[in-house]
Amino acid sequence: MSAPHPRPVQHTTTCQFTQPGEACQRCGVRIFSVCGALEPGQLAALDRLARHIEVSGKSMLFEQGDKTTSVYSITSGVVRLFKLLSDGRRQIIGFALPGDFLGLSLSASYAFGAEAVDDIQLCQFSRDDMTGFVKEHPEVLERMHQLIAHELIIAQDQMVILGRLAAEERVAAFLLNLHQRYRRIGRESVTIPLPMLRIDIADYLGLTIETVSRTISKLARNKVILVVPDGVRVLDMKKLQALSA
Amino acid sequence: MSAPHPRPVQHTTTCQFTQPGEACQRCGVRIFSVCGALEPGQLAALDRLARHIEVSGKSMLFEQGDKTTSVYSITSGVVRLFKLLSDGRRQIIGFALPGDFLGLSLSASYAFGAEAVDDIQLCQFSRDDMTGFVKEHPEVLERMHQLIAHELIIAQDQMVILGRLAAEERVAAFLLNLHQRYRRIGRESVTIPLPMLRIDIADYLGLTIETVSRTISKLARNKVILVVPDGVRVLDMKKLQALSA
DNA sequence: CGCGGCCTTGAGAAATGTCAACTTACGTGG
DNA sequence: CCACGTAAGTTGACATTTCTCAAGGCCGCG
Repeated sequence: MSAPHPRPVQHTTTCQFTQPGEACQRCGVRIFSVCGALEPGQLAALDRLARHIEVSGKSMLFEQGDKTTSVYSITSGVVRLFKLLSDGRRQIIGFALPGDFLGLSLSASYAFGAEAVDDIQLCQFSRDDMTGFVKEHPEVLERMHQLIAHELIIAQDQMVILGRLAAEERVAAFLLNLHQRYRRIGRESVTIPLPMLRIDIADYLGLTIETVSRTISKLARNKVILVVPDGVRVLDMKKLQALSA
Repeated sequence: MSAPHPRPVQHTTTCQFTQPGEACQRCGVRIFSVCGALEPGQLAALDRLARHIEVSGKSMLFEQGDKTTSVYSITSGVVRLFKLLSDGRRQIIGFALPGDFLGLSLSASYAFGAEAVDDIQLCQFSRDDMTGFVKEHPEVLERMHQLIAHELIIAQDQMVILGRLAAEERVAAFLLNLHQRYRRIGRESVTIPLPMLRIDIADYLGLTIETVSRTISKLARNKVILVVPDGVRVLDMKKLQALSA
C-alpha cells in the first residue's frame, strides 16, 4: 500500500553552479530563465530571495488549485505538469526541463499539478518575494512576458499534435522536440534521455501506454531509433523529422 | 474558381460604441480587453492610436509567419485562429470573440493565422504604436501579462480536451465553453450562436466534420440540445455539463 | 531468489475516420 | 418568381486506427 501522492522530499542545498558570493554567475541554465535578463547586481538581489532545494523523484511540487505559495526555476532534472479529470484521466501538459520556470503567470493559484519525474534541483522563490521583485524591476516582467508568450506558442503547437497528428507522428514529434530542448540547454546528444515513464509520454501525447510502446518499437524496427536504457538513440534524424509531419 | 485565400475586405468605420470625443467609454467589450485597465485619459490616448475597421467574413486578417504589423482588439464578430500543416491539415487553436485581443505576445511575427468567421469589427493598432504605448504605460503590460496567462490556461484546458476526451465530451465541452464566453460578454442566451462552420468545429476539436455532425445529431436526438439555424439551443444544461466530463 | 514496477506484445473491441450519397439552404440569373 | 447551382450539413456503410484486456518478459532491489 503506497501513498497515492508521495509527500515531497525536499531539502535545502547549495546550488550546484554557484560558488559562495558569485550569485548565479555560472548557473548553466540562467540565460534561459527569468534570471537571464538580469545584470549582476539584480541577479545577486534575486539570488538572495532564492532557496536552493533538491526534490526527489515522484515528489509532488504542488497540486492543481493550490494557492501559489512558491515559484520555481528548475536547474536540474525533469518535472511533469499535468491536469487531472475527476474520473482519473490525466493530461500531461508539459515537461519542464532545466531552465524552465514554473509560475510565470504570477497567478494566485496553480493551474496544474507538478511532480518531479526524477531527482531535481530548483531555485524556489516565495510568490510574494517574486511579485515584489517584479514590481521593482519592470524589465523582469517584460522577460516573463516573453517567456509566457513562448509557452503559449508551445501549447498551441501541442494542440496541433494532439488534434491532428497520428500516433507515429506524435511520438516522432515528441522525440524531436525533446532532442531540440536538450540541445538548447547544452545537452546535445544523439541519445535522447527519457526519464519519464511510458505512461507519462502516453498522457502527454493523448495516447495509451501500449500505443506509445508499439510506436517506439516500430520506430526501432524501422531503424529510425535505437531503444537504450532510459532513452532512445536517434539513428536516422532525417527519417524522424519526416515522420513528425 | 475561387481564390483559396480571399483577400481582406477592410474599411475604416466609426466605432459602433463610441460617440465622437468620448473615446471608448461606452465600448461594450472594453473591460474584457487590454483597454480594460486604463483610466479615461489613457484610454483616450490609446484610442487616438486605433483604427476602427470592419472586415467581412472569410477575410484573412493575417497569416502564420507574417511579420506582426498590427495588433487587434475585436469588438464584434468571430475570428478563427489556426495553424496549418504542410499537407493541408489544419488545427484551429481558438475562436476569438468580442473582447479578445490578438497580439498579446507582442512578438515579431504571428504564430498562427487569423480569419474572420463572419463580418467583424475591430480596433487595429500598429505594433509599433502598441509597443510604444506599453513602454509608457507599464500597467498595460501587466494587464497583457494577465491576459496572456489566461490564454495559456485556456490552451492547456484545450490540451486536455484534445488529448483525453471522447468525441461527445469534446462537443459538449465546446458548446458549454462558448456559452460561458458569450455570457461573460453579456450575450447570455440559451441559444448558442455557431457562426463557424462544422469543419471549423471539427478542426478545433480534433475530429472530422462527420463526427461533429453525428455527435450534434446525437445530442439533439437525446434532447440535450435543439439544432436551430446558425446555432444550437440548450435544452438540458445539466446533462450537457455532465457529458462534458 | 523472488517480488513489484515497468514495459512489450498479441488478439479482439470500440471509436473514429473515410468515402459516398443525399438533403437543405441560399443566392443568382434566366 | 422560379430553377438551378453551389456550399454546407447529414447520414449510412465500411475501413482504419487506436484502445482494451490479457499475458508474459525484463530488471532492479530487498
